[in-house]
Amino acid sequence: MDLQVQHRVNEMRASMSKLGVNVTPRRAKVLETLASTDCHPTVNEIHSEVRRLYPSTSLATIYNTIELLKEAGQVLELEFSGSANRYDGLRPDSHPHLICLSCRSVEDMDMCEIEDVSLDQVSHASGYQLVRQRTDYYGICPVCQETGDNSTSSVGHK
Amino acid sequence: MDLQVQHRVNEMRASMSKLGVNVTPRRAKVLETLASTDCHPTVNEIHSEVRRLYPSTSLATIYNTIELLKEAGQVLELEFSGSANRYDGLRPDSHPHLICLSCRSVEDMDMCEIEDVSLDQVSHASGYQLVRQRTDYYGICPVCQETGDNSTSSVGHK
DNA sequence: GATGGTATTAGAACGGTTCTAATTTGGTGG
DNA sequence: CCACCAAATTAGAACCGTTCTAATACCATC
Repeated sequence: MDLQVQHRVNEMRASMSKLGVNVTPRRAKVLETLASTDCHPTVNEIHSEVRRLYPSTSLATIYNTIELLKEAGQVLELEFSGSANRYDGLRPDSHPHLICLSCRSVEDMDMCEIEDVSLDQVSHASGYQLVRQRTDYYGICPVCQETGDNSTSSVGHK
Repeated sequence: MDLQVQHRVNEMRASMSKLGVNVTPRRAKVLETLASTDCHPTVNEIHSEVRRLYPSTSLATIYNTIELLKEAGQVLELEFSGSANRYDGLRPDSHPHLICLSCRSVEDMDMCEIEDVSLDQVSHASGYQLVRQRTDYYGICPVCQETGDNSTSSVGHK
């Protein structure tokens, strides 16, 4: 396993242990899967991956593990009403994403030249006690632009 | 009906007519409901409202009308995976929202002192052809702070 | 009054998520 | 080494919002 992945898995393990939950082999495999990709996998994708090692694993175990990870603040949940939620275990903090309306890919948006509005600013201006934010940009990714595959039949999205 | 509401309804009507769909009484009532509130109603809430006037109205009609409004670009759909989607018919353009984790209210965030990152900027920096963005701030609203009702049992949200 | 196209209805189907009850696993004390 | 208990896991049912489908109602036009 890649060193960086290893390191991130250890962070997640530690955080879960601190909560008093023990990290069973199946759960460990969930962590590893999340730490091994920046593709923001769905529960089904994680399930498939875990099944390669433990074929009897049920979906409930994945949901359960993710719930624990959320409680530990170690995974970012990206909810979608029209399709399965996606999970970011590499960067559990709020950060913006780019979403392709054609191929449905979800990518981190890391552009140093773009400064995000800070939670504190908005908290102060609105009176809300804010804990999290979510920003998504919807459009056609460079790959789909090339292939002319901007079949945005559903510009309305979903 | 309030003049502003009337005006907004007329805009929506015009936009639908331009698409070639006719605005039946039930559909008109959906438009009016959307134009009459800034509370971002759910399909069920719109359904209840329309039923007060046309008791036999089915859910499908609401979904159908909203689909047409989306095609006409006259409503903003706020998707939630854990609960029903909400709709903003007053301001169909992308704009940020404040979401209370306690009472689940959804409010427009209009703070002139806060400047949103522009789609063009991000398009240019990312290579995506962007058409829309979504920004939500999650926290506890002022009312729930007062009542101490910050029952964020689900800090993980959902 | 008949015809045809659109609108509408009720309910089935669907898909992702959550719940439930039964079973398995693994560690601890006897 | 075994009995016991708590936690983990499983399979499948239940749930809920949304979408689909087939039948019916409506309405303009002829």
